[in-house]
Amino acid sequence: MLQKRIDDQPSISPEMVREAQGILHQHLKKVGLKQTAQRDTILRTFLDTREHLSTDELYRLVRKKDPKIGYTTVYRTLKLLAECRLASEVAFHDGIARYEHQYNRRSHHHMVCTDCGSSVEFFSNEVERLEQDIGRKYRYMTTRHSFQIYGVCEDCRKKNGAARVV
Amino acid sequence: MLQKRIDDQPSISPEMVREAQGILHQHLKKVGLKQTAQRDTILRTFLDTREHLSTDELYRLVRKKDPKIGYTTVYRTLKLLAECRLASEVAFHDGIARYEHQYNRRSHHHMVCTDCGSSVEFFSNEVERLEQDIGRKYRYMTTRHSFQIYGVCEDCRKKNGAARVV
DNA sequence: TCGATCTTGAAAATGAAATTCAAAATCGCC
DNA sequence: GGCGATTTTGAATTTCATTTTCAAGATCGA
Repeated sequence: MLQKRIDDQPSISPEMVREAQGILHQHLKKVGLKQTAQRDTILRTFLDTREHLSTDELYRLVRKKDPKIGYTTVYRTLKLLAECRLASEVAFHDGIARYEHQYNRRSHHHMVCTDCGSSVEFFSNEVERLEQDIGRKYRYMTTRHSFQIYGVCEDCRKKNGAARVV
Repeated sequence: MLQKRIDDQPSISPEMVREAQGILHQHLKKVGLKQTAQRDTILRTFLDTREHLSTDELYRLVRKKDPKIGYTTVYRTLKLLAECRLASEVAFHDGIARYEHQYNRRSHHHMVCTDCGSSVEFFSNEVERLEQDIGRKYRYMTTRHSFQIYGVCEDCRKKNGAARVV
């Protein structure tokens, strides 16, 4: 299930969007912040993707819905969403922070093509178990982990052929 | 085996340093670059650690041995070392690139305390096997992976007690 | 030794992330 | 509904690690 182009289909149902909005609103109230139209627009735009979005990419999408929303607001809202666990950062190690929505999704990991940047998601219970085991062993209270595999995907191998010498 | 303070003891033997230097020199020749005193000093300084060093941290250590060596040279040499696999980047996701020397060490992973930044190394064959399995399944030619666990270490939990609300 | 090529390192450039601040919006309260 | 304290917004600026530039110096094969 490659991540290449799936922008078109909305990823989650209207009820889920409403529920996510509820989670955000509850979080805002809890930490004494205010509900705004911008924050809702950004959340909805974010939920409506299945990509691993950088702040800039999300900003471009948000701008289509409301051109008056600025980059800074997207940046800050993304942090808010991460705070209430609606978004989580994914590390692709390309120097850019990326987020994906974590709403009703099984924990998963990524394999990233170092040539074209496309990625595959995969699942592994072993990794979850390992977090528990290692944490217990060294007496850490673990909160999360990060696991990525890097390589070159089949398409890129075909395209490049012998052009990989440099 | 905490990483907190082990700066003093040199981590590898003189023969190993020589061998590592051989690897670097061979790599330099292979890619048509030149052997320099700076590069050797930086390699030796780097090998003489067991920490996960940022470029800046290594620069400070190198400066003690030869104050004329500049940051840029350390930065570039670290990339060279990574090229010939004497160094490898470790991702602690704190916005700083860190390297550790990979000379004669088993592949390992890190568990990082998000409070104090200390880390524990651990080993897992499962993770290695997983890279193979997932790569085969999705037809990626895998080159490497990155696995970190985040949490709070015992010391920090004790220190902070109830001060973890904010 | 010569000279083509590479290296060095201070300085500048880059670029993502974070902060600033004045104008605008929110929301508890009456 | 409207007041007002507090928060938000977003353009602009700042920050900071990283990367590039470039002229002077070093390396190494012939």
